[in-house]
Amino acid sequence: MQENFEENIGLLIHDVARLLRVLYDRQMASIGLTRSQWWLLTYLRFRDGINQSELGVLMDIEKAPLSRLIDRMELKGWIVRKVDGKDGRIKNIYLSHNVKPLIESMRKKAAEYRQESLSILKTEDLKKLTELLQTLKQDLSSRI
Amino acid sequence: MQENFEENIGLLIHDVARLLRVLYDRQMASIGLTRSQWWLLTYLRFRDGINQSELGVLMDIEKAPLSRLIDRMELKGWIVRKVDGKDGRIKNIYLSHNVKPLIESMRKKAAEYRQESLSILKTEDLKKLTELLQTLKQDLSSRI
DNA sequence: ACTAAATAGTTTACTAGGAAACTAATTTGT
DNA sequence: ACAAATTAGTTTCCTAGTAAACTATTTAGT
Repeated sequence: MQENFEENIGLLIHDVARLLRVLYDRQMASIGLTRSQWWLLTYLRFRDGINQSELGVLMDIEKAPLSRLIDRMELKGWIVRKVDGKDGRIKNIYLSHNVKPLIESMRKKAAEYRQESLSILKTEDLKKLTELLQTLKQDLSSRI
Repeated sequence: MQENFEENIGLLIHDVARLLRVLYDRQMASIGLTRSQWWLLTYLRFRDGINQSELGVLMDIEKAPLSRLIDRMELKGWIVRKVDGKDGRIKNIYLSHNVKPLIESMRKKAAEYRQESLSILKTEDLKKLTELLQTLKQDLSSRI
């Protein structure tokens, strides 16, 4: 397993991302949410009434899976689609009032998650890591 | 979008991992492979004849999706399942001889990918990043 | 004003991951 | 030796991501 396996940073990032994701999923599962659901609710909390296209850009997922995600969440009664008054093609997405308590427990869980997942790193290391990842992200974004 | 959005390292890692993945997928797609296929072939290159359970641990995926991945790759004639001589429950996975040229182009593409994706970081930064991620990975692994 | 092009969203087909129920083979305990 | 427990792999059901074809609506060009 020489050559790339241990030192390849792509694999390493992939692994760390996966581990963080698993911890994350576990927190969210404890309040009955999947990651995508959590993710969408988090955005809606800041951008209630956003339309699907904009949401897709923000969440960086294609309109197809987003449409299905919204289907499922609308079925659960957490959000509603409303056709835009001005442009009949556009559907705006709103939080239902009954989802508010869920969002509160979600915020608490997210805080727990951050605490749990990153406690090993010293503040300065965390800062450095953030810095390096931001550099990498910017460069990669420009290539995509 | 305050609070977590810009500075949350979990999201940042998630983003970087995604961007690397997209670049990666693009390289692999150019020779007709998906990421999982590439991934599995890479492991088989080092561990020809490994059984499915061990492969699942190595690749860190569940046996169910692995079983289906192997189905698809067996259909393409790239790999073969052979029931173990000693234990009839076990199936060992072997590379087919006709997949060898594919593996060669795969290696070339992987090298291109590493070059392309990480060129922005200085050697010392790359080293530091690797170090930090390894720390994080170890700690996270112990919690999972 | 009316046709053509663009846009928003949905549906479908494919790859893929996780969980649980299942089958077949092997080990363990008595 | 034989029933019970364990293990390896498969199948099925769900969530989810990408790509492409499709519908409905709006905008742009003439």
